[in-house]
Amino acid sequence: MAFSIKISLNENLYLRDPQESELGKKIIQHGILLIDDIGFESFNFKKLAKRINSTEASIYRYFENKHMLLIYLVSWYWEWLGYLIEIKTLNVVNPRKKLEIIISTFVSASMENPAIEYVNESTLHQIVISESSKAYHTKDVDDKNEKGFFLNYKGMLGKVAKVILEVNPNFPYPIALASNLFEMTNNQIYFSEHLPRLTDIKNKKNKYAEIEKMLEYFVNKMLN
Amino acid sequence: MAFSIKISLNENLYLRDPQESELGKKIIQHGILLIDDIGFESFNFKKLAKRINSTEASIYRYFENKHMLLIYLVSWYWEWLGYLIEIKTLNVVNPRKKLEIIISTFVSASMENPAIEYVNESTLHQIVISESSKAYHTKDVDDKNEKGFFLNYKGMLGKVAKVILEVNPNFPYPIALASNLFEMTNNQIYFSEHLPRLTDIKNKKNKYAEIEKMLEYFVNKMLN
DNA sequence: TTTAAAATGATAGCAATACTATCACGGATT
DNA sequence: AATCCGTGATAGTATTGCTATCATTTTAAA
Repeated sequence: MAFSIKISLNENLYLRDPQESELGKKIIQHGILLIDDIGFESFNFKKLAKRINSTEASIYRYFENKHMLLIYLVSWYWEWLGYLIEIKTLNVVNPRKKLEIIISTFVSASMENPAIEYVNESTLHQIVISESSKAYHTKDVDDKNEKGFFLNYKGMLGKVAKVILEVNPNFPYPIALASNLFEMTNNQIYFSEHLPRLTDIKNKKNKYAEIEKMLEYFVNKMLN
Repeated sequence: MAFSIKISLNENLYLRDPQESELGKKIIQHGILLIDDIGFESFNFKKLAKRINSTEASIYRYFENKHMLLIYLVSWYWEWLGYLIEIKTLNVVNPRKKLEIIISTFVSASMENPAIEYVNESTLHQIVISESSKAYHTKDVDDKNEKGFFLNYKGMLGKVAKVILEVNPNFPYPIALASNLFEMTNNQIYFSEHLPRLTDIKNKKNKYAEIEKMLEYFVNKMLN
């Protein structure tokens, strides 16, 4: 059974809400698959249009350009993670346990959770790992930030920072630890896949479990 | 007085060695300034050519494309950092002190060190902060990695990992800590400048000192 | 059920980008 | 004096990143 939640995203992210139409959903669905397939640099709306039997012009009616689509997709992921963290920790009292859940969500949420039909979370996670830094490393960040494009990121990390403070109310850098935890997760996954000499995670097949273990080690050291 | 070292970089990074000619040095010098100025996305060889009163074709004789120039520049930075770490820790015996030096080098090397005339290290650091993730987040990482394009990164982090092990020989994730330390430094600088809600560093004017303090706090917690 | 409105498709076009090719020039090398 | 090398000048080409227009289909309202 699939969730029938609607992920709620800043409406400045799109020109027309893609969650409201068949074409929109196809853009999301195949946008994810195609970006993952050929990489964000070679991805463009013409290729996507061809893939979904539509036209470039139609896709431009939903998103200003491919960069906005990327921001939309990673925002979707951020929001979805925040939502998962919320429900998974809802009935947990022990804050350390909550933090374990968060780490495991960061590492492998995409593999164990029911999906919105048209979003392949696992592929989306791959995009977040490989491409999400491009969403905010751009000359007009400040502009985009003012328009609220990164609110989902901030919101999700805010929840994590709250739990960090529950574990240790005196910890002086809760947000930095939260953002670092998330970035580190994705970096270490990427490094272990592509640049193994930048990480200690060597075992390719147990990769995710090992990264989870490592992150727990880091966090526990930090918060003691 | 400027150093007269020559930063040694993998010769697959370029078509013609830019350190060997006036035009090459101009490409490096103004490449850095122009990328910083307009951002990597809008940067191109035509604009750079115009800026240095040369031609597109001439620049293409040095670098295959702008992406290769970016890899060259960040490799330059990585190598330069490694070199600085080396000489700054050479006569230091206490490994904790060494690690402090490394952190301070990560944060603010670019502000206190003599320069190779045609490289503005401070601007280059800004580029590393804003654009370096694009150097290795690309569909052909594995290819590029095989060609040795990221050896300077690995080499520099290797030195850091070694010091981490000197501080605590039982620490199980020295490379991950090293890479995370470097990435975190640049992320936190970027966040504090552009996305302040993703960090705890609020004080804009004392930013660098505060980030340094934070990183030391993190590392000390980690290695105890 | 008809009628209007909205969304999509089809096609065209245009300025900019990311190159590649060719040739001419000038300075250094032998 | 001949030649080689690096650079400049110019041109050209395929692709990208859009925008515009109009015809057609789908949807929703009257």
